Amino acid sequence: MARYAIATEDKQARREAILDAAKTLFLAGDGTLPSAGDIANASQLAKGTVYLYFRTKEEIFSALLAASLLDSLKELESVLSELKGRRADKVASFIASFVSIIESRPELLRLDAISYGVLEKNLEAETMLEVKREFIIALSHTASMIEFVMKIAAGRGVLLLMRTFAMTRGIWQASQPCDIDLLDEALALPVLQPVFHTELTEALNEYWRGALAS
Amino acid sequence: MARYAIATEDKQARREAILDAAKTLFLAGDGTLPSAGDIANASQLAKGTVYLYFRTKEEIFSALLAASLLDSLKELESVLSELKGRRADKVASFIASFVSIIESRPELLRLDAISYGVLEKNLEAETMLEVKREFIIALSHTASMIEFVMKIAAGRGVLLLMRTFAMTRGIWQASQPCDIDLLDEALALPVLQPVFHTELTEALNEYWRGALAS
Amino acid sequence: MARYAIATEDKQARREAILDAAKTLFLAGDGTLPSAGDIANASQLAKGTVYLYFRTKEEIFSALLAASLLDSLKELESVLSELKGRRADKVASFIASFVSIIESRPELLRLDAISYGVLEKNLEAETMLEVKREFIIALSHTASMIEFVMKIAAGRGVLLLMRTFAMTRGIWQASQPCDIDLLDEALALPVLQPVFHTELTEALNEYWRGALAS
Amino acid sequence: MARYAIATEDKQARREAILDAAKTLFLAGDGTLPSAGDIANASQLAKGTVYLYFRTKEEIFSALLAASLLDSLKELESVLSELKGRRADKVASFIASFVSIIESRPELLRLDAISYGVLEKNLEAETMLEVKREFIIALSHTASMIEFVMKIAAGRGVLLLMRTFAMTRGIWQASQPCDIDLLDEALALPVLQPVFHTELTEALNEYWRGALAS
DNA sequence: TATGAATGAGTTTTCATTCAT
DNA sequence: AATGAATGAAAACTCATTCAT
Repeated sequence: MARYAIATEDKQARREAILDAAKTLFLAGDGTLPSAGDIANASQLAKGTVYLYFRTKEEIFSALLAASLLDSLKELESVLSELKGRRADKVASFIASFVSIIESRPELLRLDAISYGVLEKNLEAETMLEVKREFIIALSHTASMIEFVMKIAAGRGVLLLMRTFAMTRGIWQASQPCDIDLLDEALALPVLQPVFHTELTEALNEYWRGALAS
Repeated sequence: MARYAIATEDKQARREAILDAAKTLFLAGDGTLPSAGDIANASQLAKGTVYLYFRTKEEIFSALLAASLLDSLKELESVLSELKGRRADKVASFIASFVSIIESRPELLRLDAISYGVLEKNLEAETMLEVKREFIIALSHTASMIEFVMKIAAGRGVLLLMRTFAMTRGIWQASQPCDIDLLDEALALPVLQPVFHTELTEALNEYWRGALAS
Repeated sequence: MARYAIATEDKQARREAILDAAKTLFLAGDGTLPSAGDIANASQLAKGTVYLYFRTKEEIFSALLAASLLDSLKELESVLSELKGRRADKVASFIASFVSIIESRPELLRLDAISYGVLEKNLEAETMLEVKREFIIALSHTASMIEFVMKIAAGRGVLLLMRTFAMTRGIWQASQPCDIDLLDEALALPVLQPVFHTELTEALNEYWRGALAS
Repeated sequence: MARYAIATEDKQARREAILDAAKTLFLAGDGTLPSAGDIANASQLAKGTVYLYFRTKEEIFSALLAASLLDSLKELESVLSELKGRRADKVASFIASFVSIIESRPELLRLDAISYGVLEKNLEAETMLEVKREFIIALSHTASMIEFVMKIAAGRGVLLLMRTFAMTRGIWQASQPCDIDLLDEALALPVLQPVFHTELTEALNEYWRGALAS
């Protein structure tokens, strides 16, 4: 890694190395963004080098979040393209896959949860815009597929998808365990510490049922 | 306000003064918790005095969040007790009121959005537990009313309420405008910067319709 | 303790209570002076009350140190008055008693060790002088007894006593264990972590032998 | 000094600069450790830079103390190697030199006096151990020379040296003038404010005479 | 390009002491 | 005399970012 990265592909590889290190560190950590120094160490690069590839620390994680989001959408599309059967079955299938996809990317919701208030600060306006733009395009594309596959009116797909993400975000935050296990009997109500997988699946099924009811 | 807060009521008043200052500062700010020093200044108190009433800065905002939440629930109950007509009407009415209540407390969702990752750290375990416990009790109470008023099976109320909050959280975050107004035509798609009020109302209606469909 | 102390003896008792609390706290602690608040709590008094009896926190510990010192001297005199036999025996006996006396007052050397650099600051000039004056008088008295009992030239007693204290101070500090027990084989040399009692006894015996050699 | 200290020697120089500044400030001060900010200013460096060279403020002074101590021992050895004549003369000479050496390093005893209670706290266990280990080795070496030069039984040298230091420490503390010059006639007794040089010389002579008396 | 040395702003909390009651 | 509410100074250390090499 200490050699000069001159070819475009080498540069790309170095970027990836930084992103990987950042992701690993973030997931291993306590929800706080790891320090730039730690990321540099973990990437086997000098601190200054990191700043050759990203303008700010937040940009790293913003990129990570964007990548996760786009990957999820891509995977979702691949799922969508395989759906068969009646609409109700497709929807159930879709939701099940959606939940799996989300769960297979733990960094996604953890980053999303702090994106307001942490990531959004210290982020160049341009960068954020760029990310949003990319996301919109990808989202629209997936939404179109949903409309097509589920036979939904044009324009509804994007709403359904956004609200699906919204519910996901909200339920994820509610599912986070306290650091402490002093949960006494009152807290034993599983309601307040729901199991993410189950809870999200149910909630999304309810939501889609309502959204598709004419 | 008495120069020296000796009577219990004076102490309470001073506590409120701090909370008020904190809320004002937070709402005026950029989503970051205002510094303890600023809160002290705004409350016309010395820095040390603030720490006589709250053990840490986070405790202040935790208290603020809890109060907002509990007040919302109380207001919600008052709404519930007035609902008349067929269930569908009651639901629509309830949702409309819910959205209004939420919007009338701007600090609620802003604090909630950073509660994971900022408030939860630096908060005594006990304090957090106490807050959660109170919240659970209040939530259960409101949930019971919902079950009663909407004629919903026992145990479903709390789920509906939790998911309602989840959707709210998620949509709020999606509705936050970027700091910048560089929104170009691509972002003009209102989808990604939805108007909170409208978007939430629709989403909740869809959700409740699905949830109540047998 | 909450009642008013009007009689002089009551005041004295309250003073003692504070001193006791301070001593207990100091000995239980980590070598730092306990906070004024803790002392007040431990004495069952309000913080303000403590300051009715002592002008500064340091004054409390200064008084404690002075009392310990004076008591030690008094006890030493009582030992001196009992000494019998040849001078060499008297000296050995005296040293043995001295070491015991010192060891029976753990606060003495602990306070003495921080007296330079902690106690001396934040102490009214007058107070410090007063303490020193008292100490000089007591020391001179004891020194006279030493001269008389040991048949030492006038004026030598005070020097011997001062140097005895000096050696004691120095050896005590050398005998303090590190907080850590990571002492590896190199540190196993007991020389550097001598056992206070033994080491002091030996050192003082050597010193006195030399001092008394004509 | 190079703007950027990249060469090892430049780094060493910067370290020295910090130590020098710290020493100067400490000696000019009131016995308290100067603040990290002040040290940085005096070294013409930024606060953060100081922390690139030392992990904590205490580490700076610990290094200073260690250096002083080791230098003293080295100088002492050089003195020892020159001693000539009968043992009694060697001892007297040695003591005289010892006192001079100690006096030529005013920071040594001042730091030593606060080492218990200030330096020992806030100091990494490892660091402290390392310092102690180095000191032990140097001390043992000097002790061997003493044994050789003075023809003392093996193992006695280290004891004599330790006790010499102990006496030095103790007498130094007793020799410290009050901040105030309100010394009235009672305190005029030079006993309690002895002149360090004279007092230490006498005391050490007495001690060594006793220690070497068979 | 890569490095890593240098920078310095930024903030919570403690606690001795005072003084209104 | 007693209380305890109020004060506000004081300081170590981190870490994102820059820039000399």
